[in-house]
Amino acid sequence: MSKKPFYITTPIYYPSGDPHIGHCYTTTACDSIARYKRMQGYDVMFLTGTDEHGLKIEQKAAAAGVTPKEYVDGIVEKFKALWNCMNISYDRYIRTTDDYHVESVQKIFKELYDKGYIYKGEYSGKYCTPCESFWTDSQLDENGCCPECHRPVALAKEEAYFMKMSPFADRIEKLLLDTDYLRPKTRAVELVNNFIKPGLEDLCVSRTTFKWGVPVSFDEEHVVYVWIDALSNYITALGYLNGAHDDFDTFWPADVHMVAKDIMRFHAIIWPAMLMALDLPLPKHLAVHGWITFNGEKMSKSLGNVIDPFILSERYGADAIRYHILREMALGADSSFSNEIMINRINADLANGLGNLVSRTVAMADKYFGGTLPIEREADAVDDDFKAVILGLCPAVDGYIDETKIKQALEEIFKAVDRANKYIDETEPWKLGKDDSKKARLATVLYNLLDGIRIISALLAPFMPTVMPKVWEQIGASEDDVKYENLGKFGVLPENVTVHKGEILFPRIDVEKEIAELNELLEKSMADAKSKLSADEKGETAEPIELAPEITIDDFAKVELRVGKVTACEKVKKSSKLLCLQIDDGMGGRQVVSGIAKYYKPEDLIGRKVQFVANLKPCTLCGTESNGMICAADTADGVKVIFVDDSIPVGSKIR
RNA sequence: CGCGGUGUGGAGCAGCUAGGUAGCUCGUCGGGCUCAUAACCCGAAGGUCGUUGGUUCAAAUCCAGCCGCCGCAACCA
Repeated sequence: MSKKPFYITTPIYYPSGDPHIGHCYTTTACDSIARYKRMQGYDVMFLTGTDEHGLKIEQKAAAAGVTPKEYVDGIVEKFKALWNCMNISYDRYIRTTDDYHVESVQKIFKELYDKGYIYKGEYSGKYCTPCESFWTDSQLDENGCCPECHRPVALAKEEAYFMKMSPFADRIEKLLLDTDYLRPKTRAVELVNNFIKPGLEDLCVSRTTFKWGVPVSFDEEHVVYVWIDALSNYITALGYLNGAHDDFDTFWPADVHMVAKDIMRFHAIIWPAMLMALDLPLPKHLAVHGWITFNGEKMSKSLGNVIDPFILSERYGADAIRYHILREMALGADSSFSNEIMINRINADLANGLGNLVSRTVAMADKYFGGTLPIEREADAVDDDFKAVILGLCPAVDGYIDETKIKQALEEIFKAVDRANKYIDETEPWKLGKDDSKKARLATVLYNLLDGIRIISALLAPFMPTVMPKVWEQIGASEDDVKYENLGKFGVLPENVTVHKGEILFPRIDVEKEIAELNELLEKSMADAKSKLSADEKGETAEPIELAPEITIDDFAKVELRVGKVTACEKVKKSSKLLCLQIDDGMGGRQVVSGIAKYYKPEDLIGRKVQFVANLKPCTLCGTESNGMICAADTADGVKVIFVDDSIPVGSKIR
């Protein structure tokens, strides 16, 4: 009988910078599930990789003075080193620059075109000329300028290919609402309300503004834009429309795609639409998790460098880091990575709980029996409950893993660890050890503990693959003893099992001392990051600032700037960024809307004089009419309104 | 009136779908034990379950309103 297949994927990460602890999150979870499924006897394919195309990579490479490929090659090595360090057992690593992937993507694009799902159209949007890139409104910075260079953008059009989305809207809605594709399902309604109900917009799937990507085979001016290139990695890696692999029929559809919440939308809507267009089966589950927060703050690049996973695993071991991440992570919710939480968790669960349990059990077997248990037994009623808890473990964990509930699985296992520690107190083996007539009872107690540890540690091995084999060594378990088929039964260890006292599995960490040291490291790398950043900034400011095209005095005269006084101001309802100002302009007053709610409270502005553009075409924002525009400056600290000296009368013209 | 989530002892959470003594982990305090990594076991203190009102014999749980926080969408003249 051939093994059942199981296919699990991480997203392919974008190598525009070094990997950080955030990347470990998804990958470690997938690794644990992959290992668990392998243990259960599945034929597992665990895929990870990198999404290496796009404008940003092109620019980063140019800035570093290397080719895009050279640039990503370097970072991919770091990703692989991290996975090595975290003991990640991926079966395949896909790079979107791999030849076979490029080949497949071109074929997929062509197929969708031939089927009529892709058509040529025109893309219009805000375009930044120096950066040669389009930005969506939401990508623009707080001043409506280019998020990269902060220069103004202009409305522009370019030829582009689009993919029709509307034919799939109904099926996607059903997929999200009526199946358990999306986990957790709480976000399904949000997706449907925000994107599907208002009507799915066609998707722009090609670009002509950059070159670093997969060329459209039948139109070399165009490069395949992210969606079809990146998302299709899940099938090209199996050999879909290419000859590099031959696993598509075995492993597709995927059992689990695991992603962080920021890319949920693409995997919940665009990816299913692509598969529907290709007439392929849909993946079974999309598991969405939250972000790692650090001391309460959202993960960011600079913070990511602070919690360098290489340093952490060096200090505490990869397994401890894996455990902390997995134990804190709940589907859909953010999880905290403060040093204190992590150290306390390692101490409480791993050092005091599991580590100490193994240590005391093995030490007693050693002390009372010289390491090898005698075969005489004497059971007692108190054993039954302990055994029942241990025997219930495997089915419970199986269930949680099938639901991608890793946190709950670990909680369940550690309940058993607690139960085992309590069992020691109930049976008081140290007293039995002093009474020669109780040797059989003592051996029974220790055997039960060792066999319980056997099951616990075997179930933990997928999550902590480095340390658990050391446990097996200590409790005298053979490879066969910890096989999956032996985890549902008690009494598998040999009756005369021999233990081997070994090193401490998880050393207890001195919290205060450790946090002090970590903070020191943190400050140091913060300082490094800062000096690096300011060096970058210096480099940038050394470049001449590119000015807008020259204009004449007549051009300037077209803009009528005047002084006004803010008489009233309130937040625009339905908007987080807009303030609505009433301005005394000396001409009867006017209403102006301004996107400065983030930086000013209404009372900061009332009574103050500002300059405004008086002859700007009126428009309506979030349902509120705006007649003009307040002048403000962009600074590193955000937007600063240009206030006017109070002695200047209202209505004065500025030139 | 854009959509959704959330508010439970000091901290982090479960319980809410199918109302009926409010639970878990960490922390605090007291006790026990000594095999063990100053670990383990037991016990205690500590909660108007955001707020107001409603349904009910009975509401953390159902309904309505309000307040706070978070996310998504929209918006940035």
